[in-house]
Amino acid sequence: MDINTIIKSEFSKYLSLKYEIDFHDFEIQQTRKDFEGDITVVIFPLTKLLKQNPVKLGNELGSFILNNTQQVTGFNVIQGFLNLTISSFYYLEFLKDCLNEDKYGFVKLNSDSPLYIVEYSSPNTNKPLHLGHIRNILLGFSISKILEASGKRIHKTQIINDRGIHICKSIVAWLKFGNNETPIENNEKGDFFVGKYYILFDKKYKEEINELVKKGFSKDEAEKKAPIFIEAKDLLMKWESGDKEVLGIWKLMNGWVYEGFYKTYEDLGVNFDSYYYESDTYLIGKDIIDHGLKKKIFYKKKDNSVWIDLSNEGLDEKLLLRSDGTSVYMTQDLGTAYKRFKNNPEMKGLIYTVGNEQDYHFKVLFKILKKLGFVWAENLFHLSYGMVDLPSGKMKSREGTVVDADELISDMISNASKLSNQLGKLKDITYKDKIALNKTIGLGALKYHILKVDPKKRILFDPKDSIDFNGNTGPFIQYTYARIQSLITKSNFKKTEFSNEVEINDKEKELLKLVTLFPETINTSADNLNPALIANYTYELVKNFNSYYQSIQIIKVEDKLVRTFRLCLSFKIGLIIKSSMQLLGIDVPNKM
RNA sequence: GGUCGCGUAGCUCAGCUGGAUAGAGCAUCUGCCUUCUAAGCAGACGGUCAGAGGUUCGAAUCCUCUCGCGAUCACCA
Repeated sequence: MDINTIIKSEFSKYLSLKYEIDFHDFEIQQTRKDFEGDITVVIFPLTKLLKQNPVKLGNELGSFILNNTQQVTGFNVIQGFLNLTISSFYYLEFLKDCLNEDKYGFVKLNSDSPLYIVEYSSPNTNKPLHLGHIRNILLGFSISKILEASGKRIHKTQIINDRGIHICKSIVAWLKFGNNETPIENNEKGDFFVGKYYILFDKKYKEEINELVKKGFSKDEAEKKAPIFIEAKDLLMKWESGDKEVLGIWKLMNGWVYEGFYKTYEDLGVNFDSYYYESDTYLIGKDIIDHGLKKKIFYKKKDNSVWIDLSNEGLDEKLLLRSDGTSVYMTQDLGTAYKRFKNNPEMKGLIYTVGNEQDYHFKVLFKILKKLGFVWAENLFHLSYGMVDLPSGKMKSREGTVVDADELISDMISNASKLSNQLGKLKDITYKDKIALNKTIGLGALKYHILKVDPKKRILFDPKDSIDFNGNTGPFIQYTYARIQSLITKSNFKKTEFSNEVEINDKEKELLKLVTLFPETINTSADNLNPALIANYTYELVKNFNSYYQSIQIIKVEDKLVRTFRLCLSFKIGLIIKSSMQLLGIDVPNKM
């Protein structure tokens, strides 16, 4: 049993015997560094209930716990705070028990563990991925790992927006101006290749609009009348009607884009268990609309458009199907959710990693699914995150103001490489290991930089300021890990020689306390869908370890018991660093 | 205009389910490599927690209002 639980239950027992009250809601926190003690119980809430002086009550509870548990070895009361000193033995015992657990803090999964589906990335197939997608992908991948560690089976997926006018635009531009060139013969990455034509379309489109405006049309009219736009619309109609030729080109060009995406995913070190395509799910959405109409959850307006009225739930009326019977965003999302459930009947819930600009959309989607009566609709979550903005404002692919994902990744790697060389770190390493190490560090810096920020906050990214490698960064954590690995390989210590009969200092106790906090950190992080909590915890742990490392000796210390203890502690901290970085999707090197 | 989110040190961010004197990193300055990896450590400097009220033993944290920034309210996705 962990110490907080012990303290709570002892106090509850005491209060019910002495004062005949039923109280369990103790507030327990880490004692602040400026005070003596390890764990603090806040007494104030009790003073009101018992009408007692907080100091007197604190002393009373303090004496009681001191006399009745072996783990508590001292206490002091300041104002309404009862600070308890916990025996070093307790923490040493704790370390001993978890020393051999590789997966310390992770809940073991079995076939009864609830299955959740996590959706992330979900790109359009008309342009390469950019920094905004990177945030999405890193968050989705990381939260999948974190949820898994907290005891859920996870199925990672995405919805690819592979149909619609935006794709038709690239196709039209390629047909008109592409001269049948392909990314293969051009030696270009497929998503860039197609993105090029998307931008080209926009350029030509704007030119045509300008000409029409000169001829006296209003801007609105011109936008609808531009010939190239009409071509794209015609193409969409042909696509919807199943035109074989159009479908062929559509498949070909999407194929190029997917190859580009897969490469980027591979570089980022993320993966998916399945892929859903909007072109496969939007029709299912229409079936659901029919079903909802029959159940009178939705209604039809005179023009045949389908709506749901959520006005008595504080939301508006929402369109679900256009008057011409074609589907909208919501239609497709209903279909996708349903298809996922069909493919995974034991699905307990869904987590959508999507930007906060769609908060409203998901509120509505979740309400609709609940009204349709799906059991799993009780467990729908929107992992909503803030946009990544540039100093100039929002990123816009059509205007070329985006931070391209591939470019950023390769920049990070080459920065890591430059720095490694500067620091003279790569002397005794093979070329192959050098490449791998620079990738680990460069990506570590990038991923940590993004994941350490609370998801709901927006990130301002200035391409001029490169991402740091010092301070609260990925490489700092990786470096500490490498240090620990070096200790371990050099020392030849045996975990079996660990003894809990050893004197420990304040820094060691502090580190042990942090070790005990890892499991609950995983849980809060999972409950709040917030990987930043893992990042913060790890940073705290690593900072403390470095300070410790530089204040004492580990391998060289004379006393054998102390030496083994220090190595075991370092070893354990190394494991936790590795685990928590794994939860963030970040690799750790053995040397750097 | 309605709704939602954000506002903490020069900059980037922790802390937010109420707890003690608000914490880190970067930047600036001072020290520490003939001793286990200096991508490190020790320290200095830096604050009207946007502002005003309220709730209470106690508010950066909860409530109300104001200001600033952003998103959203489309037969776009």
